[in-house]
Amino acid sequence: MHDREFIIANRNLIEKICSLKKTKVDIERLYSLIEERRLLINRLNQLREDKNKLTDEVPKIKKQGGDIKPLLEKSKEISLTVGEIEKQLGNAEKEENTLMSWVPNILEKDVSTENDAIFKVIKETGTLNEKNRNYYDICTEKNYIDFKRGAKLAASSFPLYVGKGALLERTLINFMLDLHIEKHGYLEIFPPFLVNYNSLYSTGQLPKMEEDMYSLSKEDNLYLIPTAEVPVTNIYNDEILFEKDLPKKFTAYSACFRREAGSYGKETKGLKRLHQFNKVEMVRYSHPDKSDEALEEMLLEAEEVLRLLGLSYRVILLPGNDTSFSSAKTYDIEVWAEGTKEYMEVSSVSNFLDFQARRANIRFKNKDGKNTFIHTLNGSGLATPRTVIAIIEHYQTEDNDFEFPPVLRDYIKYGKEIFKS
RNA sequence: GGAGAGGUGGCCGAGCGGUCUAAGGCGGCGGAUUGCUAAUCCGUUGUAGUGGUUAUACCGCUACCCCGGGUUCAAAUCCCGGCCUCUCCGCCA
Repeated sequence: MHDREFIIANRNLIEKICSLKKTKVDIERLYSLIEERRLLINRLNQLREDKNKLTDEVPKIKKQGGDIKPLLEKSKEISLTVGEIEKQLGNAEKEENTLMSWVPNILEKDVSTENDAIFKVIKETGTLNEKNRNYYDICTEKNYIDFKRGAKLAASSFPLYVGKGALLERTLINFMLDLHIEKHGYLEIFPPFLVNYNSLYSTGQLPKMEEDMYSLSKEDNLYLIPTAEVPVTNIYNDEILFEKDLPKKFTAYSACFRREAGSYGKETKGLKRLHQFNKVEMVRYSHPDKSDEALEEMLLEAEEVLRLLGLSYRVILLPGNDTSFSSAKTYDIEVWAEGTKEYMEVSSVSNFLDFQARRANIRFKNKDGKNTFIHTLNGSGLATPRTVIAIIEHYQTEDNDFEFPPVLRDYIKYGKEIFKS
């Protein structure tokens, strides 16, 4: 969400960003509504002032024993007009809000605004080894992941992790959380996995991504979270912080639920695209002056997970046309999968500037005592499924099995042999 | 699920038809005092919109006491609906 003043003052920019991100917002209508609203408010303020003056006269005249009847009639008459204009204003504001809620965030200076731009490779590390076996064959043969029975229990793309597969998943989550908590100084959060409309609106998933959300029945009116970003970013929804409270750094594990509407047929086999998956997320509340450097820090923190796991990866900067609705700048981290022989996105690190904070109404008192919107950022650190793919393929063994990466071995509380059966 | 209590400014908390321009406290800010800190004293203190005007300064007006309706000339205050919190009971991992 943008400030109304900002929208008025930057019409070219707003039109540009809407067309770049292919957002269908009736800009013409939006600007005329903004003007209509202003005129209605002026009219309304004048009428209310008149009415208030009359109302103030009533007790005075009563005290003097005067006749208040004319006043009452006049006041009632104004009330009727006020009611009508309030209705008009309500309608105008409602429509204006709807249109505004569909305008995407602006982009940072170094993000390309060309219509046909593609990503820019920022960094490549490690070597792109290739191996014979891919994770899918290993996992299904050893029954580390039972895709068939997962589909029986729920639907396709709901994997059932079994034995060593389940342990790898759990171990990875613990390892990533501990890294962010102990080394990177994040506060651990275990959020609700269901959230209400407002939380999803605030982070920008709604109204745009409605069809990608799993939701409960109307009487519960809750949605399954597509990422821990949603509950965690909203922790201080509608609150005012002090400047000394910033930055705030949260990390959270959550299961993530996505309908992936419109992507049927694409990568439906295996772990690459799931309706339910696990992810450790980092979220920051930043001072507006510091969000740029916070983004770079978070990128390094997410990269560190892959470095410690001993995996090769690259970092790309997304072009504007591929940057999500709420984000002003996004880096993706892609891990190299040696058996599948391709790069796979395992993390997305974004700066939302004050776009989410405005929707969520999260502010802080700055040095001048003025309430100012914070900046929010988040980054996956990391999503497990594709990380698991890369681990299994990189650490595969001659006997069609895989070993745990060295950094995870301390996390294994049970003897290795328990997986042999 | 049943019964009861309650939702007021950054926070706590009083007010329960017109005098609310919301008491008091805490916190914040400014100042005095002061080796430093603490303590004390004095002053100050919300948000949004809209207009004067081009302006984050100043002034006016409007709205805002959980949200939405209603009663009334007039609502933080009365009535109805919703949401949320707390207490007790029931059920339950």
